[in-house]
Amino acid sequence: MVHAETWAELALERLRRESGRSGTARREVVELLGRHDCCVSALELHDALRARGSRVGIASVYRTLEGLDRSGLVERVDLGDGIARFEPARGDEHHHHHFLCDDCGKVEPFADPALEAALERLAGGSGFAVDAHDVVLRGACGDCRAPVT
Amino acid sequence: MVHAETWAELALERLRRESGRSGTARREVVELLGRHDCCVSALELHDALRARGSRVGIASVYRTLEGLDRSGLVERVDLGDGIARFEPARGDEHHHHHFLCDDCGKVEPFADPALEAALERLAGGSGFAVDAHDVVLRGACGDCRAPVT
DNA sequence: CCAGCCGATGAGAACGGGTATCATTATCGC
DNA sequence: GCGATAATGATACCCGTTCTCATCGGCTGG
Repeated sequence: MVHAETWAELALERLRRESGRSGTARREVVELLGRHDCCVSALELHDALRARGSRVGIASVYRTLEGLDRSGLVERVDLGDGIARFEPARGDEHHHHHFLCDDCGKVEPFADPALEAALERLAGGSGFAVDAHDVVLRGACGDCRAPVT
Repeated sequence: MVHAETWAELALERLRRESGRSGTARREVVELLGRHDCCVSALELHDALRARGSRVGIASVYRTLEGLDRSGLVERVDLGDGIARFEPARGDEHHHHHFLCDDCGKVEPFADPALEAALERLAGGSGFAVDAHDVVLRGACGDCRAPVT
């Protein structure tokens, strides 16, 4: 990239270009989300912002996330618990999937070239135009699998 | 298997053993679900049963599905649209994942040994005790990818 | 076969994440 | 600054799922 811009700066500029306006809520949400590597829920973002004194409404959080999603700036992650999570889309080199601990709810990212290759081949050989894929592994994490002595 | 029992018969017997009772609603739900190869939602099951004159309540549908899930008799499938779907767990030879068309909502099952192998290896090499995995491919199906001339 | 116990059931209320509405606020071009 | 208009925040609403509770009905001891 020519400019050493952060994801947050890129995202804000992109959103701004689409409507011609900017706003405080949007900026706060994007900047906070930009500090995350892995998925966060809308409520977590909202709570964190309110906790630091922001007055953003939950609606603005969702609106911002929707806009980012429309522009492909975030990945929408569904871990199967009915809560939508989001993470900055930083490109292939950061592409990853998630492990979810059924016991403590911990989320752990992982990446695997062989898995991606298999998915790639699958997408190519199918009759579909695949443009996204989700993989979620579920089980017990290191802490939770330990014998409860 | 020694007895040529259907999945529905096995499931009903298992549920019965756990509580010592049986009931009409449960039987209707299990028998209908047993006729499906791929995922169905609770509402779809409920609607189908009511349409044929059954008086089952939606709560019984959910209760039955929860019991089946606890016993590992169904797979819970999450396609990311906020609706929980279920399909009979018939063992490894029927194991599959899903393609979801973003346009028309069509769901298509698929199976791929290489994908399973990659997931298997991943699960083994991680610090987690993985006991389930979900894979969802999203995009446009054959019908929807056609050029809109 | 009958009575009674207790799990199963169904109706509807409650819950919760996500969306829609709307009056107000704040940004941008002038 | 001024006006047009997008952005914002509070809140009502939607809908899938869960909870509650009075009732029903299958099972067991007699």
